[in-house]
Amino acid sequence: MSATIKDIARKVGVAPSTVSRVLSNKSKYYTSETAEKVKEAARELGYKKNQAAVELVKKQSNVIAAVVSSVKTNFAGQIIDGIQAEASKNGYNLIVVYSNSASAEEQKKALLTVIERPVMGILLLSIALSDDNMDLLKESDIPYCFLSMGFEDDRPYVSSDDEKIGYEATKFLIDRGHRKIGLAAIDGFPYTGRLRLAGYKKALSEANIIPDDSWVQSGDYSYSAGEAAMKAYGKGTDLTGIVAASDLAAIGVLNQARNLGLSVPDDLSIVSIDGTEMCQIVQPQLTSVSQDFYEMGVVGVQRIEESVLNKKKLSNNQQLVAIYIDERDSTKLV
Amino acid sequence: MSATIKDIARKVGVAPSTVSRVLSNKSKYYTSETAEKVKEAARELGYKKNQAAVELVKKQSNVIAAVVSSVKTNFAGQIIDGIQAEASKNGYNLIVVYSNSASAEEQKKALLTVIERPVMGILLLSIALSDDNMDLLKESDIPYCFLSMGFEDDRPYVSSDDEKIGYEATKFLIDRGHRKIGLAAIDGFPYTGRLRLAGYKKALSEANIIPDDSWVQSGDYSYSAGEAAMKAYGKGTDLTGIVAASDLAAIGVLNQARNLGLSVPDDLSIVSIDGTEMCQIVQPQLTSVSQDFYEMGVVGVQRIEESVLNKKKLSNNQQLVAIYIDERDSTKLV
DNA sequence: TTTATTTGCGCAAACGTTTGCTTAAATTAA
DNA sequence: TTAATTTAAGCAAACGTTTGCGCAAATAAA
Repeated sequence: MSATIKDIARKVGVAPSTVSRVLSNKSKYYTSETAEKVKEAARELGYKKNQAAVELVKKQSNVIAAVVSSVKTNFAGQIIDGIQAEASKNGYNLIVVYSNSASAEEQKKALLTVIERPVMGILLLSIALSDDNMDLLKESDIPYCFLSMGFEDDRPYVSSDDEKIGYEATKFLIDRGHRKIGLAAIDGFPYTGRLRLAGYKKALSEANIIPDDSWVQSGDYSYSAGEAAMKAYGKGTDLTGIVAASDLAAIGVLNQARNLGLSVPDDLSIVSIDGTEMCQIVQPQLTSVSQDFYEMGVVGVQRIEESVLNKKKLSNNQQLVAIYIDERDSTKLV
Repeated sequence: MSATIKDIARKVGVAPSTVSRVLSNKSKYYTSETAEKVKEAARELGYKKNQAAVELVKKQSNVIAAVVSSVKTNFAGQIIDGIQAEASKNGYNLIVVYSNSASAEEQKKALLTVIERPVMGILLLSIALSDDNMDLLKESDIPYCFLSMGFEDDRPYVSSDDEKIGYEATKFLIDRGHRKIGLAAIDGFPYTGRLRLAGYKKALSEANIIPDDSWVQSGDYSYSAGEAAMKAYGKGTDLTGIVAASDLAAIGVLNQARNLGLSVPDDLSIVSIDGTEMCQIVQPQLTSVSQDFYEMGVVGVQRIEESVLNKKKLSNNQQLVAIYIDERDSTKLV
C-alpha cells in the first residue's frame, strides 16, 4: 500500500497538516528546515498524492475533460493538441474520453465518467448530445463548451464560421472563372451543413448563378460520400468546380474523378474543407478552406478558464475562429 | 451544490447506508418498496455519485487509463477503438491522456494524472518512457501494459511480431520476382526498427540476395522520411521494390517516386507497413503488411483484467497479435 | 520591562461514500 | 408456544486529504 501523508508526518515527527502544507507549497507555514525533512521523507517513502482524497475535500480539480466522438474525425487530433498545449501552459491536466455518438447510452457513460468527478470543465468535440444527455450536462454545473460545432440556441461553443466557409470556398472558384460549381457530401440537417450550404448559395447568387438541383449532392462528409457524389455528377458533368464537405470527401471526389477519366485540376477543380495534413499527401495536393482546429482547442480551454474564474455566465459565449484559404494544386482558372 | 446520499436518506427517511446499498444494487439488503422510494428521490434531486468519495474508500475504480504519445500516430485511433470496445463490454470506463514523448517532464505529468488516482490499469500506446518515469510506473503498483511496442526486458506488452513484419513484407516482393528491394524510413535504434530490419535481412538472405548498403534508408517513419528515402534512391535506382516503414512513409515514397517520373507499380512496387485506411485513399492503393491494432487494444484490456484478477505477475506477459497481408495496387510481378 | 505582533505548527472537522457489525422485527422451525 | 433463523435497516468507522482555528514561542514595538 502506498505511503500517506500521515506516514510522512510520523516519520518526520510533525503533524499531517504541516506535511500537507509543505507538499502543496503553501509557503509561510513552516521553516525551510521542516520542508526539507518532509520532502526528503516523501521521496524516501515514494509518496504519491491520492487525488481522490484531494478532490473530495476540495471539490475541485485541475483537470479538464474532453469528450470526443469516436467517429473517425481526422481533425480531432489537432483540436486535442491545442487543448493540451493551452491546458499544460496553465497547469491543468487533460483527460479525454471517447464516446460513440451513435448510442445515447454510450454517450451517457462517457459523460458520467467525467461528470461524476470534480473536473474543472468539459470540452465536447463535434459531438451531438441527445436531449437527455444535454440535460445531464447542464445539471452538473460544470462549465462546458462545444468545439467545432455551432448551435442556434445559447449553448457555448467555439467553431468556425460555417457560412463563411461555404461562401469562401465557392467564391474562390467563382473568382477563378468557374460558373458551374457543385457542393459534395454535405448533410443538410445539422447546423454546420445548413450554414455551409447557405454560404455556397450566397456566393452563387452574388455572381448571379442559379444552381441546378443536381449540383448539391448530400452525404455524410466521408470518403465514400465524396465518391458517391462524384459518381452522381458523372463523367459527362458540366461542372468545372466542386466544393467538398471535408478533406476525406474531397479525396473521394478526386479519386472517383480520376477513375471516371477526369483530370484534376484540368477538367475539374476541387476545393476541400478542413485543410488537414491529408490535403498534402494526395496528388494533386488539395486546395482547401482550412479551419484552425488547434486554435479552437486553445480558445476552448480559455472559455473554461473564464467561466470558472468569473463564475457567472458569459455574455459572449459563442465564438468563431479564423479560417483561411490554402491554395494548392487541385484548382485552376477556367 | 449537488445532492448527496445523505440528502436522499433524509428525504426518504432511511439511513445513508441503505441508500448506498440501493444505489449500488447490493440486493438483499432492502425491500423493493424502499428501493423504489430511494431511486425516485435520487431522480428528483438529480443525484450524481461523487466518484472521488467512492474511490477514496474503495481504493479501486473501474477506469482504465490509456497514455498516448501525442506524436501523430494514425493508428492510435484504432487501438483506442479496440480498448474502448473491450472495456465497455466489461463495464469499465476509459480515459485517455496525451503525452508528448519528447519531454520527460510532460510525460511525468501525464503519468501522474493517471497514477494519482486509483485506476485499475494503465495502457501505454507506443510511448517511450524515460527511466525515471518507468520507475514511477512500476512503483505505483498499478497493472500496466505497453501496446504496439516491444521490449527486450520483461515489461509486459502486446504488439506485432516486428521481425515477421519485416520478413513478410520483403518476402512478398521476393515471391513476385523482385531481387533488389529497399527498406525505407525505418530507424535502427529502437526495438521495433531493429527487428523489422532483421526480418528484412533474413528474407533477403534466404533468397541469397546480398543487399547493398544504400538499400536501407533510415528515417523516422514519417511522410518526409519516405520522401527523403526515395530521393536518396533516385530516379535511376535499380531497386524494383521498396518496403516502407509506415503507411505515411509509403505515401512519401509513392509521391516522390511519381515526382521523379517513376510509375508505381510499373517501375517500382511498394509494400507499406501498418495497413491503416490511408492505404486505401491514395492511388494506387497501397499493398500493406497490416497490423491488427484494434486487437491490440482488446488484448491490452484483457491483460489488465487478468492482472487485477490474479493479482500475481503473469508468466506470459508479452504477447503478439496476428499480422496479415493486404495486396492492393502498388505491387506487381517483375 | 510589558504588551502586541508574528511565526511555526498542531488539532480536529469536513468532504461523500462504503461496509462490517448490530439490532429489531418478521418469519420459520421445533 | 418458544427458540432459531432470516430479513431489513441503522450505526459508525474508515478512506487521505485540506484548512480554519487555536496556541505557544519568538520577535518587535511601546
